[in-house]
Amino acid sequence: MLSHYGHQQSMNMYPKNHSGGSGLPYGVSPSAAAWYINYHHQPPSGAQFLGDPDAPHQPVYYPHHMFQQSSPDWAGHENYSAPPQSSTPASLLQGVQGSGVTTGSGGGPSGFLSINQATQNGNSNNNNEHIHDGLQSLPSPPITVSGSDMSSPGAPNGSSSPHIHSRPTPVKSPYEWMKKPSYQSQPNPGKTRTKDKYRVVYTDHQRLELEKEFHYTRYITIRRKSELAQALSLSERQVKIWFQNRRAKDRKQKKKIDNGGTISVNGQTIISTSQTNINTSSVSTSNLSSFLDVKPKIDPSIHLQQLHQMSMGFGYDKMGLHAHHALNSHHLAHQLPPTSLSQQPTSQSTPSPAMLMG
DNA sequence: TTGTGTTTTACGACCTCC
DNA sequence: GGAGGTCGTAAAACACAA
Repeated sequence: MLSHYGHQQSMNMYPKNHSGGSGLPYGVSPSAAAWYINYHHQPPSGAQFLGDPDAPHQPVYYPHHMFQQSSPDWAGHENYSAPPQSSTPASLLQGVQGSGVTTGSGGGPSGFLSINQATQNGNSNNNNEHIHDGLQSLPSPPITVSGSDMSSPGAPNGSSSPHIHSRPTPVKSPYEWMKKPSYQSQPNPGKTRTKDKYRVVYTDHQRLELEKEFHYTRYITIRRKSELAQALSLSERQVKIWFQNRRAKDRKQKKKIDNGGTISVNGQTIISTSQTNINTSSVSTSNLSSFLDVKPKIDPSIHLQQLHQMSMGFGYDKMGLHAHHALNSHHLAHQLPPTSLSQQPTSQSTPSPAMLMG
């Protein structure tokens, strides 16, 4: 049987009702833009709005490069002692905090490294050492599923050094999920739907990067999918399905909100359908759900800037996850007037082929 | 510790589009 | 026909109250 995993995607895409006159390119996350403005108090410069050269009609907003560096206060809980060699964010970020890491090798696009570069350079930087922990042990070969005809490359496998980790001391923190050792660090990760393991649990790093990508755009381009898949050692299919599931989650949460649910942050109700000033139909649930999860894995108060810092904690953005966009992108500041920020794509919108062309 | 509810991967069915 | 879309669902992983 044909394995879905890892096979090349065709460039054949189809349009549906994409952003439809919102004025805001679909690929542009309004929330990201809004947060950007919150942080920078001015419209984004062209350098921060990057389009995909192969998708001229789908400017893509890539905020990964737009964040300022600051010391992440979410990292390194005192009560958490990550095991050595752990690839958990906390441990990574402890290193980051300690070393006062700076934005990727100089900050600009030139600072981006390809994965190969990043892994081959043997950079003594703490972060890169962590990168090696997380990524150099892969890509794992497709895992043939016993009793099934499917296979999956799965996530980075930890087979080279099975991490036996002690659970961190429970600390009530919105970032708990970032600190928990993931399944990936367990002896036998990477299998899907086997008798042994039904599914894998993505590493914190993988989830973080996927989440970040999702906050750029709910619909990933083919190219970005490929890049992400490679960078995260997932199959393109896994990335695709992750996005599908993520959108489903989004819709589900939007439904919740529309049904009169409320979203609270730090005990304060910030979104409620009873509030007339919140138009849930215009609030992209992608903006809300990821950061305002009912049961957030990422603290709702976290902004993209902090997400970025997290990833910097992983030393990941240095590795060229978004280098392509940094190097080959259009400026789209002119396409994103500040006034358009209030205009949101509908959560049901689906991308046009041009949008998804990678 | 255990029971229960929720979240996360992953899939199949079915759809539209090219 | 093959791509990715949604929708519904299975089951593992996880969270948490009792």
